[in-house]
Amino acid sequence: MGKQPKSAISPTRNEDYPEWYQQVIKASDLAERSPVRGCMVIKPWGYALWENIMQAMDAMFKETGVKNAYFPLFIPLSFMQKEADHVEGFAKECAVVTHHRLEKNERGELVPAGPLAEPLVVRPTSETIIADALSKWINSYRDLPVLLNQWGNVVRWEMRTRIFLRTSEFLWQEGHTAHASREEAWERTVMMLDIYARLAEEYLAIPVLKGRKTAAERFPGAVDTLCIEAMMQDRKALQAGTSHFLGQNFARASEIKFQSAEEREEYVWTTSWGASTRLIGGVIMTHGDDDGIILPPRVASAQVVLLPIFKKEEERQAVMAYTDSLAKELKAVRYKDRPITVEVDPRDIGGARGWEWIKKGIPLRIEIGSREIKENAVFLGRRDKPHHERVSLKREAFVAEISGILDDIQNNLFARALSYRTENTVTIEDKGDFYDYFTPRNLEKPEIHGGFALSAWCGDADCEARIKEDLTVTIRCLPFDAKEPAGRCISCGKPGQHRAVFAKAY
RNA sequence: CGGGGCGUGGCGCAGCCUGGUAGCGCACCUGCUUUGGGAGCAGGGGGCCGUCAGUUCAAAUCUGACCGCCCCGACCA
Repeated sequence: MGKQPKSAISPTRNEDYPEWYQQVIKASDLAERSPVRGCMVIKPWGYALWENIMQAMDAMFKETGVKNAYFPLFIPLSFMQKEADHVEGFAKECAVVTHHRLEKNERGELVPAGPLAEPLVVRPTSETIIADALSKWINSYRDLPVLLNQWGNVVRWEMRTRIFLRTSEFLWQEGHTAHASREEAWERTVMMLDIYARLAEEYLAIPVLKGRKTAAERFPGAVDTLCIEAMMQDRKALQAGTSHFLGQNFARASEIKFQSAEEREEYVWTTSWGASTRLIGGVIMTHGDDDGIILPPRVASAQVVLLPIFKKEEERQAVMAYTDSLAKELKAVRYKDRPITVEVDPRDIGGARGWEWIKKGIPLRIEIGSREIKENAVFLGRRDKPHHERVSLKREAFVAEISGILDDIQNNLFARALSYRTENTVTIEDKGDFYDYFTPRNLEKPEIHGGFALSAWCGDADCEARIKEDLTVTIRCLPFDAKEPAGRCISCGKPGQHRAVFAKAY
């Protein structure tokens, strides 16, 4: 009593945001660090969230005609070398398998024996191996388009890792399509970006900006990279999904040719698009508060937890019966496109139980004791409201309204995130203001500062690079819906070509 | 790879300066009492103190090397 801190997570977001991120994940039971460098173990609570995200995305992909397939984890080194920019971009972060057998040495230690004839790269992405397959599958314009998606894991040996945001291995989906025309491929690139934006906004309650990457930020081997960018609560940007227009680059590299209706031999036009478990990091940093994470109802690992309370053994049976029947009743209700998921937690561990679920971010907590039985009611706590703000509802009313309550939370989370982004997005025309905006007052231990700056850019890569070097600020995207005219370049003062979103990024 | 911090039971830490073989809080287990809320009392289990080597009668404590982790930066979903 009284010795507990005011918030469940310490430090708070304002005290130390990176440390808060570590702590809030630990408390959430989503995942933990593994003994393998840079890799994470996704625990059941985290994996259920990922499954819901996958399910939502998968359904949207399939609606557009995409079919799932699976390609090998290993890519022959020679495949990686086919597209020059692609190798260049990924070479440094490739994990490579060079041996295939372990043997005991004289000291009894296991050592790799049997070197491979050709090293295998653990896929950092699958463009090259899929391109190789497409080159065999596609002969005629009648074979097009090919619309593929793969759910899997990839490995990128990053220098610095952060759980969910940048792990050496991560789970994702990568879509790969091939088309007969530039227009159709471009249309697909935009279509998939729209799906990511819908996923982020409608399911994850994360508002995103859609736009194009600059050449410096483009996917290696792409002609054009489109992205969605979200603002985290430390006002840094998180790239939450990308869709690439690959032109004919990979088609030329892997000889993906077809005969057109006009009887000409042509290269196909390809696209690729991906979103990863990084989205979970986005959910954590968009919605989490100083009491833990907050899961958006549409993708929450579970939506309601029932917490039976009984003082005496005599009450136990009645309370559990009421709880179980309510659980059954709730599971029969649908929220959006799936049945409501219910957890029952009968552990008799006092108030700690409620806090555990708050930290895990479950949208609704229902306490059930003899009082509820007597009044045929439920005692409801919402994760988007302060933990002490709980209300009693009639049982029938709750069951009838639960879908609406979940939707209300979903909408609240989105609205809250959107207003945070709006409050921290500014149009800046003056270079000095721009540098001030992105410079923390406390250089030793930077406070949360900056945000999204809408500023003009002349289009010169040098200006972009200078800003990155001076401030670690990058152009997150050239937004599709830029309202202001371009103005003068924030770096060199020459006439601007684009209105760009500048921010510090993950 | 550069800068900073740190490696002691599951988590957070003290002990290290002034060597003598391990302690606290939380968590965990048992019992009793409590109970609309992150309980109280009593008892209990769990650590050869990152690794290796050295100094010493004796090392968590001193010396050296190495390994790992976290934060900041470069690389990046």
